[in-house]
Amino acid sequence: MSSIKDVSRYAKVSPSTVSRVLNGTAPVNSETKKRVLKAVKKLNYQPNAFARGLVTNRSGSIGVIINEISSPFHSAIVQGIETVVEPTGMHLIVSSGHNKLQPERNALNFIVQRRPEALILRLETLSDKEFLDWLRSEPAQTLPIILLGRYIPELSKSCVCLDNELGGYLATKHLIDMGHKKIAHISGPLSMKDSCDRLQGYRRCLETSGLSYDETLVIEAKFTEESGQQAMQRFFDQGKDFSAVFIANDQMAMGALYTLRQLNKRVPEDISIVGYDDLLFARYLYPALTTIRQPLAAMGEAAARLALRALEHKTIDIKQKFEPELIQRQSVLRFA
Amino acid sequence: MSSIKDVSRYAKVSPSTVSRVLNGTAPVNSETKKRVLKAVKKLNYQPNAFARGLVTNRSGSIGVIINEISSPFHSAIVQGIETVVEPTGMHLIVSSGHNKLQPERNALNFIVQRRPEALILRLETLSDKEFLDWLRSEPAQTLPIILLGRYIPELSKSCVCLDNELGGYLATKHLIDMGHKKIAHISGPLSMKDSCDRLQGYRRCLETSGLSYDETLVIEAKFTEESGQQAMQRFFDQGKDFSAVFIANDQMAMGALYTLRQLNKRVPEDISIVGYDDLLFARYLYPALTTIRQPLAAMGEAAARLALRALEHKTIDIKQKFEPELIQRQSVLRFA
DNA sequence: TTTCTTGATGAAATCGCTTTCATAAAAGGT
DNA sequence: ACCTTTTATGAAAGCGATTTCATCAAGAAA
Repeated sequence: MSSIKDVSRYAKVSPSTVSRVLNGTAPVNSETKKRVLKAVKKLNYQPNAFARGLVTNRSGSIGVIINEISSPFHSAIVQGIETVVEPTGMHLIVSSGHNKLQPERNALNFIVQRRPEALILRLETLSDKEFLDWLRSEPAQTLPIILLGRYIPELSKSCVCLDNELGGYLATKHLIDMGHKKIAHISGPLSMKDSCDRLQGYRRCLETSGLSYDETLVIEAKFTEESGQQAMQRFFDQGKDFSAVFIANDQMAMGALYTLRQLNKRVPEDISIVGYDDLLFARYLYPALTTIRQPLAAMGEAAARLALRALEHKTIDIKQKFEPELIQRQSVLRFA
Repeated sequence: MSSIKDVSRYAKVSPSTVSRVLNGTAPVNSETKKRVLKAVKKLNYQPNAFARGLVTNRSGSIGVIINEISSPFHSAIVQGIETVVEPTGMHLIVSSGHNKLQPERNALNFIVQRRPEALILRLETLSDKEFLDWLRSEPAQTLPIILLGRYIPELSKSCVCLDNELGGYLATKHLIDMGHKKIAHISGPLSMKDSCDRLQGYRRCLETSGLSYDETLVIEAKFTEESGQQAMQRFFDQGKDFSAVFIANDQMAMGALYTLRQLNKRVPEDISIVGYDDLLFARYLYPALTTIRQPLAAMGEAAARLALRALEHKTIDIKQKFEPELIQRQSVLRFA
């Protein structure tokens, strides 16, 4: 693969001049410039980003850590990030944490070695303490770091998040307002903060509404379609009695809907359902899913803007706190 | 951020020794080794991937170009690629072509500058000719390149694809076998080869079955949920008469299902539907979508394996031709 | 004792760029 | 005509790693 030296030889100039032409960092005689450009085209020269990054100390990349690119939840976030980062000519280097501690640590080291200019992290398993320790260490000190979906007081200026406890509360409140008294819950993995918060919101709402919290009406699942399917099945296997379920994400809700159909339970006539996230498919399900909306793309955009802002040392005000919002569709019916 | 020099100073050895410890490329006295490792930990040293890549000429990355990470179709592919690449310690650098010519070209240059060790490309808009020209030029000559979803005879050894014409045929055949005579089609953008092939398969099936091809029963849409919604609406606005529709991807089928529900048309009693792709959500729709399955993750895996194989100059035989398969669910009914 | 391995280490070159510094020619000012 | 800018360019240093080559001590072989 040709280097700047090849180009300079071909154009009969020095490498410095080639660099100047390509970067426009200094005036170059227009004849010379033409020769250089011709050589570049002729040799199909593509500058080596490594060499350039090494000397300029700018990698042109932003590191992103999420659990799994392939989940609709995370790809919505990444898409938001991408829409603001791409126009700047920078690129994303995304690594998957797989919701496991060691992979998450690895992803972090891995990304740091690529010398991103900023970091957008959606950490699930790393504890606040370990993360703060890491923050105090060398690499993190100089790097703008944005936290997605986690709030750490020490970093309040760089957290983008949404009140999941409130979201859980709103979901449950809606069901109670619609007359439901026996409300089950399918939660995500309780190792994840989001799950706990939503469960907590559910619980608080029950209790402040004078309904008792019944832990046998709560099943911990895994945020996947299949686990939602199984959880719902389990409720019926156990002969539980309930008229509504708050399900901690739309993917599980989709699975649960499927099980209910198998079981010949009508939604919302027999069972009302509220999901969480408002992923794209939610409105297309049957019945269209009533859910708590998280503006994932917007949150991704906010995180990216925050990161870019930090790079430019500017201080534009960017929304960091997002509110969960109830989206009413067809999966909830007033309980008679 | 600390460099190998800082570590070497701290451990009172030369940079060479630090490098040797970290890479295990030469025997190092165990006392010395301990000192170095302590320094590494103390300084939180992370080697600069740029510098390393520059000298070793190995970037540890594989370039991927797809249209849009956030689409469930593409993220299924990426996920397949990731599952085989990640365990090797390499990483993906994915860039979006956005299904537009210039962005696709840019993505290509952009990625080449990052010096990936192999390329996995799902090109939509770049013509065969332009692509082959590019292949003949410098950067491509030395780089293993895998083509996903496109077959170019000159590159037959590195194409992973699926016969979309056959897929279109199978979908239509199923509807005809079920007694349907008036079969509409919602296609993807006809600028995309996949769309053309599926349309072509649809057409061939009609004609070989003694049904005439009626172009007013074909609407070109955009492979998005919303465009599927609109296309279906248009059929009814135009008062078209048909008992079944073959829809060129599941996302549009999902949109179309929605429109049909709005219109109080029952699926499959009034209208039968066959989709394409068999994305995860297809089985969860109501009615569960009969569709043509593309094993996207497996194709991604195959592409990745092919790329890695090329890197190691090994010759394991890897499946490159995938077959479309009809998955029967609930969205098709025998036409009385 | 002398020579030959072997093991452990450091010095220095190198990868492909950018950037500073130096220099020479051309242009401008008096 | 002389000095000062300005413009255009090249030489060389340096980014942070790896790797080759050289060195040196210590133990083995003769």
